Amino acid sequence: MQQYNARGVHGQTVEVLAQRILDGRMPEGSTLDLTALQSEFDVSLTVLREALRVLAAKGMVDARPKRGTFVRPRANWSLLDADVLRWQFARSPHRPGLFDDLHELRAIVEPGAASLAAARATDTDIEALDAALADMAAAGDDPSAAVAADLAFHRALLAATHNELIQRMEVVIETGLAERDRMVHGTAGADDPVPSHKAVVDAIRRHNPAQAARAMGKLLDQAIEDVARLERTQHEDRQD
Amino acid sequence: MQQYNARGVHGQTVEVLAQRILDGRMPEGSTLDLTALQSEFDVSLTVLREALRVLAAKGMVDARPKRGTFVRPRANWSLLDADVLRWQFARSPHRPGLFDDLHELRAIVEPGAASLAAARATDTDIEALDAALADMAAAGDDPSAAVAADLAFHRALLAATHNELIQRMEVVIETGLAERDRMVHGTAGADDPVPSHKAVVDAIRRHNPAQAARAMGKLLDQAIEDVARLERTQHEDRQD
DNA sequence: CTGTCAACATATCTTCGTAATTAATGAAGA
DNA sequence: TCTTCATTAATTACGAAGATATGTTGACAG
Repeated sequence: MQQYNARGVHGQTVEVLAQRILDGRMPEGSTLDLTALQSEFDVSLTVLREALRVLAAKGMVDARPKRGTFVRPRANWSLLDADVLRWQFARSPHRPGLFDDLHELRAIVEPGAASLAAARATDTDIEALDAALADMAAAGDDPSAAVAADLAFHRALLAATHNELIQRMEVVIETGLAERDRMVHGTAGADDPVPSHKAVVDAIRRHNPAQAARAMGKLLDQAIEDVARLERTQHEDRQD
Repeated sequence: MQQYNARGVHGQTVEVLAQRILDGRMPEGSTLDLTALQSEFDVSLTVLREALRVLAAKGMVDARPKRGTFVRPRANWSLLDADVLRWQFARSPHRPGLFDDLHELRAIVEPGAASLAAARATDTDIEALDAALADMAAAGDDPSAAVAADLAFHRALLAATHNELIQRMEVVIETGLAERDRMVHGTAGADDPVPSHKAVVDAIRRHNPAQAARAMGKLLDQAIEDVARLERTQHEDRQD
């Protein structure tokens, strides 16, 4: 999933800086003291520069002679970027509501994608969906296999739209799935996911866009309900 | 709109390299000859490195010792990134269907966003929408003012969802609007945009999500119809 | 004879310290 | 008050040295 596989000490530097900006420890508009950061991370200026260049590419910082390197307004950050999403969830206390935002976007995009897929899916596309469905059924109680199959399903669905931009919304879906997986981690009691997913595939197979969108909407409603129920349970646990 | 405001010779280097990759002149998996590029652009290795670091941050290239720097599979490119979208449209013969893909994504996201906005919009949000509507009416036949008002409208709509991730879909909408603007450039005969936009605002003011979504859908249908009609006209012109 | 594993050599990226360039600032002049 | 110009703080660029993953060779076991 991650895109920016920086090797060497670089990756850490980028991630630490990114998280400081994302969680507000380095507020918008604040200027970065390169010399201080250099000694803090014990790296050369070049390393720091390249780390900042990555963040600049994601709209998070800007550097100008005489003014210094500063954090850009939040409105310019590429929040839909795979790395930025991952960095936000990597630190434990991420922004409240971030998961909800993520899910709302999914709730808009995925039914629409299902509708398009129903109109355009080829036999190959439907085979991929069926395969993901089979994997999901075969996964049983193996959590990692279940997540992998779930991911494959949603990826196959996006691919069936034959729209390259919609396909790239997978970064949002992947992050959403990964985060949900982290939350439910090992907690049993989730419903069987196969029926709801199968309903989507059936609608696509019949090339019925409206039905596909509805089925996908239900699937997502169920998913968010699972998480909500889980959060209630955890909340009760915390009151021991 | 652009995020990566690289200064110096850097910006050109990044853009040229990006376009070569995006249009397929540097195919997926091909390795880049850094030495050749260095002499071609007449820049130092550091400059080239930082340019490639930007592309790496956008998932387009990767560098590994002993293997070299190579173009990553297209599936990893951040096609929803503002710069990547801009670079694609910057060169005249961009991928056929790119505009269509863009519009399909808008057709999915914006009605959903309008629906959410209808549920959540505050008085301030609605004032912003009204202001954009007023600007649109006042623009009259000034194309740049009309585009600015249109952009402000769609931005205000996304803001009214109070969902930060959905708001960042503005990069897609902005690019779509900018490209449409480039296409219609100076050609009159477009319908009055105010009524269709006003219908959306009215639905939001009444906090009627379904109606807002429908109105937004119609607005987008009309927009794509305008472009289609324009393309037919241009096609006829070309047959002189 | 064939397949597996480990140590080695090297091509390539990565990092360093220093020099050049840029643009915001304030003062001087018109 | 506006324009011009030197000042200077900060980024940007350079060429060489350093670090590292990869591919290769050889030996050993099956």
